[in-house]
Amino acid sequence: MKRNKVTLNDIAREAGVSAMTVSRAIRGLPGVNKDIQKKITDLAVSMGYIPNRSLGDTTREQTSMTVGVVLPYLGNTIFSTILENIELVLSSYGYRTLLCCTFNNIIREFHDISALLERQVDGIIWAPLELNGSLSAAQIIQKQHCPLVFVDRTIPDCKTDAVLVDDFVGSLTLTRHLMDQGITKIAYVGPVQHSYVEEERRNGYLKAFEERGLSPRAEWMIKVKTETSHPEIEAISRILQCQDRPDGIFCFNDTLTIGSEMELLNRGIKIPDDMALVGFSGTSEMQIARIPITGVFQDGPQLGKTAAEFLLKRMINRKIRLQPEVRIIKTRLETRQSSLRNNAAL
Amino acid sequence: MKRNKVTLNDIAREAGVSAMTVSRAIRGLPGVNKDIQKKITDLAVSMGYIPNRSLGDTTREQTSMTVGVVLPYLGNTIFSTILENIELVLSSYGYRTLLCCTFNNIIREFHDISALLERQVDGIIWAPLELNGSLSAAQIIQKQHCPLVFVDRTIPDCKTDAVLVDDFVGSLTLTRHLMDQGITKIAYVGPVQHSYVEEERRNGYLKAFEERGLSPRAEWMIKVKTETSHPEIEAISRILQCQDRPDGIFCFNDTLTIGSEMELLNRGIKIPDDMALVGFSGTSEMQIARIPITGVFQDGPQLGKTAAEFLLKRMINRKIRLQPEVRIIKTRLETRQSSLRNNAAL
DNA sequence: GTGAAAGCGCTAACAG
DNA sequence: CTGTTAGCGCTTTCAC
Repeated sequence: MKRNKVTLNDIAREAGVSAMTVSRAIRGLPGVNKDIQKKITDLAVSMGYIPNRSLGDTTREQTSMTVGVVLPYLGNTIFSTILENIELVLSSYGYRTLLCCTFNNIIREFHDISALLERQVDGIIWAPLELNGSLSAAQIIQKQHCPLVFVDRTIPDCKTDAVLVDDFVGSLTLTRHLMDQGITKIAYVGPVQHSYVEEERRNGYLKAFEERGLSPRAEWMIKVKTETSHPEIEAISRILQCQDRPDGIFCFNDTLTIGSEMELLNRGIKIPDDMALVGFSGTSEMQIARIPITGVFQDGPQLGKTAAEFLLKRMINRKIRLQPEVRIIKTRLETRQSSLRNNAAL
Repeated sequence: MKRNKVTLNDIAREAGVSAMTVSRAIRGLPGVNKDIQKKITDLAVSMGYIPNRSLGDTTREQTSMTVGVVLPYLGNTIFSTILENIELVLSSYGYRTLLCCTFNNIIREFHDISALLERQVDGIIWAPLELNGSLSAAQIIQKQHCPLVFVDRTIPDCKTDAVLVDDFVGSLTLTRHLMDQGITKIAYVGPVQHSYVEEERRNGYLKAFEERGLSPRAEWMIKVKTETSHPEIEAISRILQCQDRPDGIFCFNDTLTIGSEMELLNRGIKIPDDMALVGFSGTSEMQIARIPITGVFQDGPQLGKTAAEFLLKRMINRKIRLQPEVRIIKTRLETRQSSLRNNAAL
C-alpha cells in the first residue's frame, strides 16, 4: 500500500550523513562541504527524491498554500471561466486549487466545506447554493477565521468579501428593453432553488414591471428544476398554455435561454415576432444562436480574477482586520435579433 | 500569521484528560467514560475543533486522499465536462481534486506535475500538452510509481492507462462525409501545437484523401495559434486566398468551428453552398449555431467518469501490476446543414 | 561543516 | 477506562 517514497533519511543513509545535512544541501543553504553537496544532489536525482510539502511545511508554517474553490457545477460556462481564472491568478502566487462541485446539493456542499477546512486550506472562494441552507457551512468557515470570498453568489448575512454580478440592474435593463418595444407580457423562467442570484434577477425583472405600474401574472412565473434534462421544454409548454399568453420571455441563465429558443423554434413559434426572448448570459452562445439572442454579458474572467485577488489580500494580511469588500462587476446589454421586433436588421 | 487552530491537545488541556482520550472520544471509539465522552464532544463543538487531516493521516497512512487533475484549460467545454465528471466520481469515494490548468505552457505543465507530487497526491489524471515536451513530466510521475491516467490526450510511449476519443476514426468519418458529397477540396484548420489529438485528427483527415487516391494541397493545411484572440479570422482569410480555393473546411475543435462559421457568414460566404463546414466537437453549440454544423460528438461525461474509474482501480490495487488499459470512447457523426449541399432540408 | 533534539497534529501500540 | 511513547518528513535551534 505504501508508496515507499524516497525521504531525506533515505538519502542521508545512502550518503552517510545526517538528514539535516541533506536538507541543507538540497535547499542550497551555505555550510555544506562542496563534495558532499554534490554527492547529495546527485543521489537525490538518481533516487528520484521529491520533497514532501504537504507534511513538514503545512505543519510548521501553518500554511498549506492551497485554496478551496466551491462551485455548483461546471456545465455553465460562467463557472468554468471563473474557476479557470482563479487558478490562473492563484497559481502565479504559488497557491494550488482544491476543487469542489456541489451539484446543487446542500448536504454535499456542507461536506465539501468541512473537507476543505480539514485539509487546512489557506482560504476559500465559494458560490453558495442557497441563502439559508448554506449559512451553517459559512459559519464554520468564519469560526475558523479562514479567509472567505464569495463569488457570483453571496449570503448577505455573512460579513465577508464578495465579487458579484449586478444581477438586479442587468435583469432590470433586460426587462426594460423588452418593455421599451411594447412587450409587457413577459414570462420569467428561473430555477426553483432560492439563491442570491435568483432573488436578485427576479427582483430586477419585477422592478421593471413596477416602474410602469404593472405586475406580472402569477402564471408567467415559471420555476423549473434545472437538474432535469430538459427543463426548458416544460417551461415553454407552460408558457404557451397560459390563459393570458406572454409575448416575451426572460430566462434566468444561458442554458435555459438557448434551450428555450430551440424549443420555440421546434414548435414553429416565430422569434421575436410571436415571442421575444432575452436571457441572462455569460457566454458567446447567445450570439451564435440560430436567432441571435439579446442578453446581458457577464465578465467571467473578471469575476474569477477579482475573487482570487480579494482572497490573496486576505491571506496575506491575516492579522489586519479589513472591512469586508463587495465588488459588483457590471453587465453589458447586448441587443440582438431575438428581441427586436420592428427592426429585424438590427 | 498562525491560524491558532484548535488542536486535540487544546481540548485535552481544557477537559483535563490526555490527547489520546480526546482522539478516541471524537472518533467514537469504545473505551471512553460516558461523562468524559460527552464533555469532550461538547468542548470540541464549542471550541470549533476541526481535525487536521492533511497532517496526521497523510503522514502515517501514506495517503492524502487527493488526486491531481491536469488539463490544458477549461474554455473548451470538453475539458470542463471531463473535470466535472472526474470530481463527481472521485468525491463519492472520498477523494478530493487538486486542479492544475497548464494553459498550453509546457514549462508550467512540468511545474504543475511536480507540485502535485510534492503534495503527495494519490494519483494523477492528465491531458498532456505535447507528445515530446510532456515526456519528462510523465517520467517523473512514473518514477514515483504514482498512478497515472491520461485523458483525452496521451503519450503513447508511456505505458499507462488512457481514456481517449477515437480522434482518427472521427476525423476520417467527418472528412469522408464531405467527400461523399463531392466536396474534396477540404482545408484543415488546426493548432500549431503538436499533440496526440492533433496528430490523430490530422491523420484521419489525410486518410480520407488517401482512400480516394487524393492528397490535400499544402496551402490547405492551416495551422493557427489557438492562444490568439481570433485565430479563425486569420484561418478563413488564408483559406480564401488559396490559389486553388477549398470548398470545404475541417476544423480541429469547437471554438475554431464556431468562429469559422461566424467569419464566413460575416464575409457573406454561403454555408454550405460556397463553403461546407465540419468540425470536431463535444458541445451542443454546433446544433444551435446560425447554420447548424455537422460534427462528431464526443461523450465528455463518459471520458471523465471512465478516467476517474481507471484511476480508482489503480489507487486501490497499488501492488497489483495491472496491464495498462486504453479505452477508446467512440464518437458519433451528427449530420447537419453546414455540410449538406443538395439536401438543405436535412 | 555537521549533527542531535525537538516539535508540528494525530494515532497505533502498548502500559497501567 | 485512560495515559505514555513513538513516529510519520521536515526544518529550526542550538551544540559540537
